[in-house]
Amino acid sequence: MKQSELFTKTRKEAPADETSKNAELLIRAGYIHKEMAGVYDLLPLGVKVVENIKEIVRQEMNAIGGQELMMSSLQSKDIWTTTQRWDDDVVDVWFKSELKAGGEIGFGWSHEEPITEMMKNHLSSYKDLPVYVYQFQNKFRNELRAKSGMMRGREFVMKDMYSFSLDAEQHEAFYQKTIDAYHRCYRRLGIGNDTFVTFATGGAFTEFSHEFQTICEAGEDEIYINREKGIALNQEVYNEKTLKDLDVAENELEKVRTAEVGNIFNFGTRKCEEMDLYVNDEAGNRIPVHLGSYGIGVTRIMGVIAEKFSDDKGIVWPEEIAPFTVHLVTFGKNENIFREAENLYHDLKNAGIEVLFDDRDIGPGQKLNDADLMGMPYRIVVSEKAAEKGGVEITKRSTGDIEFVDPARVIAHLTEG
RNA sequence: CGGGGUGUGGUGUAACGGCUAACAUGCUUGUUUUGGGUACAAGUGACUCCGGGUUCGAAUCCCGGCUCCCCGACCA
Repeated sequence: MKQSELFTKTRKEAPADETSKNAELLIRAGYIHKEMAGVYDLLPLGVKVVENIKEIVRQEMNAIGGQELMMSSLQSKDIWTTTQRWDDDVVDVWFKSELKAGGEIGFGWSHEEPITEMMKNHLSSYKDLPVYVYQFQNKFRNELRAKSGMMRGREFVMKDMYSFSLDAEQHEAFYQKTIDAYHRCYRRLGIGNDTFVTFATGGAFTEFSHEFQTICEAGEDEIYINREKGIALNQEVYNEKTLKDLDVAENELEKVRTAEVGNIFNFGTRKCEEMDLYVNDEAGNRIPVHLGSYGIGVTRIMGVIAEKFSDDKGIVWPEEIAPFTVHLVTFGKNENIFREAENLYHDLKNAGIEVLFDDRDIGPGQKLNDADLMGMPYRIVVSEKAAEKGGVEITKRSTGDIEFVDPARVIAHLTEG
């Protein structure tokens, strides 16, 4: 798109009420707007980033058999009462409201109960299993203290998947498959090397859980990792017994600060027993279904990436999630140069390359600074100076490497990687 | 929820209890400039978070509330 048509503006200074790097950068570059503590609007650029993250996750969930749906945000009190999870003493992040017609409702912070209830209408035989469903949805959590910009919010986008399996083996197989799929997601999101599966306690409602933790200074967790052995464990299970079980010594572990970017739970059959989701087996016996729950914090990942991949000039988006692959910049009064830039803009678009064309009538310094701040993977400058050096200038944002390329070869250059 | 801070044009900051709340930036207009937020000029823009109190006089002091940030707690 043309930058002159983008309504958002960049700013030199971050608002005084934001101290986290991720929110500062995302606000300055025009990706998000703060609505209130822990609640952010996604601006056009932000929507593109979130959609890119969602698309990667969507592809990987579909690849392991996930079916996408979308549950409501408003939830019924009755459903949560059956599992004792309506009470604020049990779940302390509820947002609740009252219906004018009478009765209470909740704003969804998770969907295990509603989706299990809904599945009662569709699952009745062992032949119906397994079923894997997922959604991208705004979750509401009444956090006592929102913090760190996009890292811990009160309203945020989450991918949540639920597995309904016939038995423990079937459940376990999918659970492992999901771990692999999650690894693929994080790799494509650009944080694969810094993301570790860690064994963690399951809390009061599950038997056990695994967390996906990404090394990030702004994170809230601390884990112990051994990169060579691929071992990672949460502080809460860091003890002699676990170390012995994993065959790793204390001095082989590195303590790192991390942000939780995913979490998966095994509910066993407990939830379905509580909620009365049973199917008939071959012999006609009613057996409870195994439930698993798998989350990825989509908007949190946006924050983690902005936080991790940035320098003193701005954001450095990984290629697969950048809102645009190319930031096309031109300056000077030379009309031929501008026309050449415009032609390249159309050529890139026609080649299916996402491009942001800075066609604004402002000075070069502002354009270059904006390009650095906004963080597209490639900046292409069309100018007289570049033309003298042999074409257009292509700068890779992540490395700063500069190449001068014949305008006719730009698309080939980009697609060759 | 405990503790600590904060609140002034869109944004970032300044102002002893005392002149018309100042400066920068942004935005508008004109000239200028075109490889790192160019320069000049003229404009624009604020119930100083809300409510009470003290005082001849409050952005400034006091009380209450709210907001946002940080530390801790919490995090299915």
